[in-house]
Amino acid sequence: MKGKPRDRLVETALRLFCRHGFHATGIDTILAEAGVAKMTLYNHFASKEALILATLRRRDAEFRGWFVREVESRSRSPRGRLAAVFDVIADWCARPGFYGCMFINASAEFHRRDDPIHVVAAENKRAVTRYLRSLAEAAGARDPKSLAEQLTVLVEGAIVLSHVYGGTAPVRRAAAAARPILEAAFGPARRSLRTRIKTPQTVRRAPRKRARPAA
Amino acid sequence: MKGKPRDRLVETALRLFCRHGFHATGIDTILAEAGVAKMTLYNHFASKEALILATLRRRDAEFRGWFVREVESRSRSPRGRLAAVFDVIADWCARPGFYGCMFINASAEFHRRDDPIHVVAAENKRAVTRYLRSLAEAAGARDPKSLAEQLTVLVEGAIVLSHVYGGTAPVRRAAAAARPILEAAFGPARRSLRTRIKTPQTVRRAPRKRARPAA
DNA sequence: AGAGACATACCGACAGGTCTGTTTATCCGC
DNA sequence: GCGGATAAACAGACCTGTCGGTATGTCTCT
Repeated sequence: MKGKPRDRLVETALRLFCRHGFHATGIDTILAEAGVAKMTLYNHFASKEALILATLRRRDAEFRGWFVREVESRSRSPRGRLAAVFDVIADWCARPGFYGCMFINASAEFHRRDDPIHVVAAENKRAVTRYLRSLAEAAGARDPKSLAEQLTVLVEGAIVLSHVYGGTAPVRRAAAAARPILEAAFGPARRSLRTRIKTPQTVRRAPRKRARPAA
Repeated sequence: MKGKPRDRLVETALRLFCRHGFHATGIDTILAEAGVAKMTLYNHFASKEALILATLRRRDAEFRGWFVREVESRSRSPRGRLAAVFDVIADWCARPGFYGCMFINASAEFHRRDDPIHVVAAENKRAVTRYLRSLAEAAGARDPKSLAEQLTVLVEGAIVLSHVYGGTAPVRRAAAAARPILEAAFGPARRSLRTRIKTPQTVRRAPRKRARPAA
């Protein structure tokens, strides 16, 4: 086994929680798969909930880092980056092991709004919106806050429906829906990205070598 | 206890599943709360999963019936009804006991796409889209299918974010995002509903006497 | 020597599900 | 209208497996 036990735990838990859900994944399964003793887990984490929180935070950092990198590698202009958001989401949803957004799933399983797990999940969504807002501001949108929140609604809807149905059709619908919104926020697009063309092939572009979050 | 045991079971399960989730709700809890013997449950349902499926189907019928009734009570024109969709969603999300969409939560907890529970949840989403499409067709939209799917993305995103954050702000954002989409599909709105006004008060209108789904 | 990871046995609680036996309600021939 | 048959719902003990979490003791690295 490579790496420190704590890291192995979080990585294994991340994978299993994504694949099977939080309640459905028992501690013993995680321990066996990570090759870690039970007492080692409880030396690092107070409880299963603490482990869940740690994996969510890890996933948050990992996902957002990846997301921002992806978006910013596809366009240099803030305006273009806003449009590219849906391409990145489409690539994500098209992955073979795509089991939906871990944070949405977490807030679905722990859906009391004051549950610490729910709170962490919400923080991820807020952070994504903040990022979109910073893009909108850089792009000179008329109302960056409103634009970012509207795009967030589209993104979340696209993720949920992609998960429920499979495939990336909902993401393309979201991209199509975003177009008039972006145009209203900026005036007509000067040069919009491949979101313009709606054939499926354009969504999954040439393979790119990039680190990708686990699910 | 009133009603047949089977109905009591489904109703109680519906309530508890909505409130605490599927995995987190044990059958003993359901039995105790419904006042039903264990063997009675297993005479009616083969397993807990069968009970979950039954509650989902019940919820599907109940919710869609309510939704259509609400939408159609708010406007007589198909165009107006499409705009009213977000008002109905806002009212729903503003309920005190709102714990998100049961079907989204179900597909989050049982997220293998071939899981029977996931399949039933997906069917609900498809049915809602079909309804929106029928409205779009009746309203003479340019591309009813596309319009319905775009609106569905907005609706799902609004529901998820309302659940994650609490409050109906995301629904208002979704309604705002829908406006240019609807205008593009029909030409400028002739008379749009209260979605036009964005102050919070307008979303929660005067209390109305109507059957409402449990959560 | 001491810290940390190891393995394993163990704990009470509860999961979903089965079995037994009793009570209650419904229906039918009389 | 009534008595008995039949089916359904009842209560509750019981099963195996697993849950999250603890305790004990050994081994392996600095």
